[in-house]
Formats: sequence, C-alpha cells, structure tokens
Amino acid sequence: MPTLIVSEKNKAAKRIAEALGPVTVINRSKYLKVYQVPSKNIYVVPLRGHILEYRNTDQFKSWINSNPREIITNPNSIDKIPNSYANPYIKALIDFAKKCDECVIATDADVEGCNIGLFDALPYVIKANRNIKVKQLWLSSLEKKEIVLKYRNLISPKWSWGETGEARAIIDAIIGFSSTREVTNTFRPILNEINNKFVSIGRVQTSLLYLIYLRDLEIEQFVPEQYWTITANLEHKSHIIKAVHTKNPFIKEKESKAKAIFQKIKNEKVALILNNTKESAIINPPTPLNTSKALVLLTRILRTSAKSVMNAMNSLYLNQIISYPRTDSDKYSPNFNHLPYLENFKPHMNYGSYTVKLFKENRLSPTTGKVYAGDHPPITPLVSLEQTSSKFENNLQKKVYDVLARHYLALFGKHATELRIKLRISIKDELFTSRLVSLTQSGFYEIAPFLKKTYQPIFEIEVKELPVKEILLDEKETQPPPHYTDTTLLKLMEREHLGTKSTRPTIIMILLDRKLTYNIAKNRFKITEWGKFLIQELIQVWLPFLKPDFTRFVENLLEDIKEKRKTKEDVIIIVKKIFLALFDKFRNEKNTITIKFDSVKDNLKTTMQQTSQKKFPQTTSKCPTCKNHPMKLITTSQKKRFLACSDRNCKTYLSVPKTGRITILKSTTCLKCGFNVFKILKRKVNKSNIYYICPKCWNDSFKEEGTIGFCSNCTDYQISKEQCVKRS
DNA sequence: GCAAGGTC
Repeated sequence: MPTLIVSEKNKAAKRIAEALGPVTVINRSKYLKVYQVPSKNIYVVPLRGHILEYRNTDQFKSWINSNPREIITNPNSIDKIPNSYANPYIKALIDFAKKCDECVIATDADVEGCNIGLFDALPYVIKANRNIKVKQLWLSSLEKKEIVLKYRNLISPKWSWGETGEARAIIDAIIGFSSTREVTNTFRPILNEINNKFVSIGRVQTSLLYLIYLRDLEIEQFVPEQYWTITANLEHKSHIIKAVHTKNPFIKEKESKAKAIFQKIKNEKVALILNNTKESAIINPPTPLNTSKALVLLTRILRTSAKSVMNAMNSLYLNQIISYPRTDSDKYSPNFNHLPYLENFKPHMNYGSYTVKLFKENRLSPTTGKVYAGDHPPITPLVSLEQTSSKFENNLQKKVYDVLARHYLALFGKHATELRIKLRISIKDELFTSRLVSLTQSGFYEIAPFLKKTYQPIFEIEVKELPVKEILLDEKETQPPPHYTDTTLLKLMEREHLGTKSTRPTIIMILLDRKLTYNIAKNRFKITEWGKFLIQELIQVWLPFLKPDFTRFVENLLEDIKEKRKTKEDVIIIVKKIFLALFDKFRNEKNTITIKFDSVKDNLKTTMQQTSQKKFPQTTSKCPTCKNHPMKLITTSQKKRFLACSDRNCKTYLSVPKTGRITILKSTTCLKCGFNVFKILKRKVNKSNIYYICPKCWNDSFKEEGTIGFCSNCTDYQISKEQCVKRS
C-alpha cells in the first residue's frame, strides 16, 4: 500500500520526492502539485503553511451582541476552520489518505511545522482513513542524503511540539479577539472622530507600540545639556587632521575651565606630536545572511520598509532568483557546493571581474555564521542577473538582488585592512589626541562597498610638529535618542522576542495601517496622538500585558509544553486566568478612560487629520474649468478616486477609471484638449493590460453617445511611445 | 471588522 507524505510547502515536497526516487507530477489545481514517486509508491502532498486558522464561532460573530469577556471564559468561543485557500489542499489530503496505509508528516522541524502537520493536516487524513499509520519525518536539511537517511529512520509524531503551536495560536486568538473588541467598544466615540473602524490589540503589536511610545516619550522629555568641546584643526600637506582635547567633553560645571584653556592656546600655531602609533587592523568579510540579518541590512541600505523588502525577497524567491528567504541559517552546510553559483557570476558586467579574481586566488569557501538551521541555506542568489534583466518586476527587486548578490560574493572575499594612526599631541602643554583610520586594502569592500565605514584618505605622518590651522571652542547640546526606523525596529523586536522573522515586517506595517504610528522624515517612526492616547490609557490598567515580559512569560510556558512539563490545557488555563484578571481590571476602570473623551476628542481629530494628510499626485496641465490650477488625483480612504482642482473654490471634478494603476504622463499632453494623458495599468494574473485616457476627453465622452473616450478610440490622435501624436 | 503564525 502507498505512503502519503505531507510537507509544509511546495518546495519541500518537491525536494523530498526527488530524493526518494524518480518523480511524476500530478497537477491537482493551478497551484497545487502532488509529487508521486511510483518506484516507492509514495505521494507527497504539499501544504501552504497553515491551512486552518482560529475564528470566532457563530455565537460570537457579532461585535455588538456578544460579550467579549466570554471569548476568554467560554471554551466554545473560537474554532479552528479552513482558511481561504485551504480547500484544494484538504481535498488532496483526503483523496490520498484513502489510497494510503501510512502517513508521514514531513512539515518543518519546528513548533509551527509540527502544528501544521499534526493539527492542521493530520485530522483530515485520519478522518478519511481511520487505520492509517502515522509517522514523522524529522529533517535537519533538504539534502538528498539527509532525506534518504531520515526516511529510513522515521520517528513517532512530536505531539508536544504540535500542541505548543496550538497553545500559541489559541492564546493569541483569545487575547487578540477579546481585547480588540472590548477596547474597540470602549473607544468607539474616539474612533468615530478619527475615522478608524476598530482598534486592534495583540500580544506582539501592542507591545511593540508600547516600546515605540517609550522611545517617543524619552525623546519628548529629553532635556538637552550644554557642553563644550575643544578641537584643533592641524595641517598636514593638503589634509586637515582633527585633534580633540583629552578632557572633552567639558560639562556645564567646567565651562570656565574650557574657556580658560581655549584662551591659553587659541593663538598657538604649533602642535607637538608626543606620540605617534600606528597599527594595522583586519576587517573580516561579513557572515552569510539569514532572514533577520537580511532585513536589517536591506532596510538600512535601501532606506525602505521591512514589509516591501520582504515582499521583494519573496518575489525573487518565487521567480527562482534567490533561495528561500525565510531561514534562520547564517552558516552554510559543509556540503553546500558554491562553485556553480560562483561560476554564474564570472561573466557578470558588475560582479564578473571580482568573481574571476576569487577563482584565481582560489577563494571558494564562504565565511561562516553561528546557526546552521538545516532546512534552508542562508539567503543565496541562484542565478546571475544583470541590472537590466527583464526578470526583475520592479526597481526594488533589482536593488534587493544587487545587495544580496554582492553580499554573497563578499563572503568569499579577502579581508580588508585598516590603518589606524593614533596621535598624542601637545598644544602649549594641553593634551590632544587624534585618531585617523584609513583603508589600506579594500578586500571584500570592493564588491560590497555598502558595508564600508567612513575612512580618511591614506597618509602617514612622519614629522614631529604640525602647524595649527585653527583651534575651536564649540558649545554643543546633548542629543535625544533617534526615532525608530524599520532597521532599528527589527533589531528591537528580535531582542525583545517579539514576532518571528516572517511576521515582524507585517506587524510594523499593521501599526502604520491602523494609524497608531506614522512615518516622519527618513523612514522614521513616531507614535500618533491617537496611539499615544491609547497607550497612556492602557498603561493604567494593562501594563503587565504591554511589556515584552508578557511574551517572554508566554514563551516560557510554551517551552514547558514542548518539554512535556505542562500540558497544553494547563498552560491555556494559566494564561486565560491572568488575562481575564487584566480584562476585568480594564472593565472596572474603563469609566476613567471614557470620561476623558470629551476633552481630548477635538484635539485628536485635528491632529490625526494633519498626520494623515497625504500628498496626492498632481497633473502638470491646468484644470479645464478655471484654467489656473493643476488638478490632484485624490484617493479616499474608501479607495474611491477622482481628479479635483487643487483650488478648492473651483470645485471641478473629473472621473478616472475605478481600477488599475494610474501614471500621469508628464512628458506629453492630449493634442486635442491639452490635458495630461493618463496611463492605466491593469494587472491580471498572467498578463497586464495597458491603456491610455485623457481624463478631460474621457469625461466629455460620457455626455455624448456612442464612443468611449479611450485614446485608442480617438479619431485624430494616438499614443505612441507614451506620446500623443497625430494618427497616421 | 479582530491575533500571530505559516506560505504564494
């Protein structure tokens, strides 16, 4: 009788099947492939991560007519049901379970993997075939050798690991659903004012918001302190060498001391070099990239959001340009053969000469990080693509690939060398130091210059004296800590155990979407007035839940389930009890919150309006009515869009197509009426459609009968190479 | 209408 193997994702299913023998692919639906190994009588059915999710039962569907408190107390408040795309997967599990007498769970070798295999998929398998034998395939990598070996040594299912994931899901659902509803109901008068539909509360997101609140508070309450520094600019050939007084910084109490020193030396023209040491330092190439490190690096270099970088990596992976982007490995398996990948880059326009040099110098082993998670290698470029390649779907993918490819090549590079010169200097008996760091050997920086620090030009100092160009006494102020960026938020979340490598970018985005945070200059995050009000109120009643300690507390309990020290049920009872107490505290004290609403409502409304004012794209052509002002392409929060004259008094509006991405072509205008031509891109699953309209002509066409005012229907002109030209 | 966790 055949064997059914269940994997977490398509990629793993394919690899497992291929390792066990020649494969026949069974296309079950457009996206679902089952891999058959006829020689071994095996069917490998992939899943797509979790196929079930917790939802409120019908009894608790209504937000108004059900009691949020009962979501915690009533064991039937939530239920695990198939998600939107689960059906083909479930059907495949049932069909193949009926044919097989053995089921091997081969989902990822971690807590969520065990939960997906043993608690999402297996119940369907067993329901379809009560006598099926259940085993688990515990893979520490997807290499053929490992798969073959472990398939011969199947283990009994790791139920406790699966239960750990189940407890995590139940705890998050119960806490999230009950508190989101209760807090939404409480804050409803405020939500109406600021056009929010609800306020979401969750173990991870609310804790993160609290940390952002704390940082902003620290910045707000920061009291700058005055201090003074004495610096000397010394001349050496064409360079300026900056030296700092050894007693820097002079705090407020030492102001007079600083000024006295400055008075004493300000006209001195010679600096004596007392000591001149130099040392060479080696800078090693970076270590391979796991997901967290890649996100931190890419958001820092590209100055873009974690979410968009993660999306770009995922698309590159789906298009087989990079390896799997969700990995904890920052160390390659000793068996990983880098040669074919490196070989790819030899002819590359930008990376080629560096790569050829790697081969010449026989530098073919990468640096190594700390974790070999097994299932996937560190993030690796699989193919060599030029920046002009049409395989990139957008500019960001291009940039992400460039950084990842260069970083990968840097792993094999030679170390860089720094020259560090330290000078001890005396200016009229006042001691100064100067540190000069220059790059003497660029090594791997050649391919990955984005990893470089700032360096001074290379020079050596052999003289005993240097002329003083100027001596400066500067009054300065201490600076507050910076606002968080995507990069620093990712680091913070990792440090505080908030979220996972895959969910962190989404959680950062959720806070933005829900108007709890917003971006100020340079991708920096600030809590909104609304977020601040919310957290300030919650601190009064829910501080234990806001602190990241709560997640660590839950984590420890989950670990107890995994290690069989506690049962899933016991842990859920413990967490429910603690959270119910917090919930009741909120209920008992919520009058102290609602009583404040009248006094803060108006202020919140206006500040939130200011914060959310978007910059809408503008036409270069003028409004057809007033002929004075450009028009704005407005998109409302309900996703309706239209053109409006930027002069509010003019009140001219033009319709635009409801769907498709609009680009205002600024290099051409409609030769018929002079208005901008709009390019509309409609994305479909397989191909995209592009068409053009002039909004003025398009709107005019509504008043006439017959024609639709697309540019393609224009009798006199047509769009050619994004220019409006006479029809030939 | 809600969480956080997988994956496309």
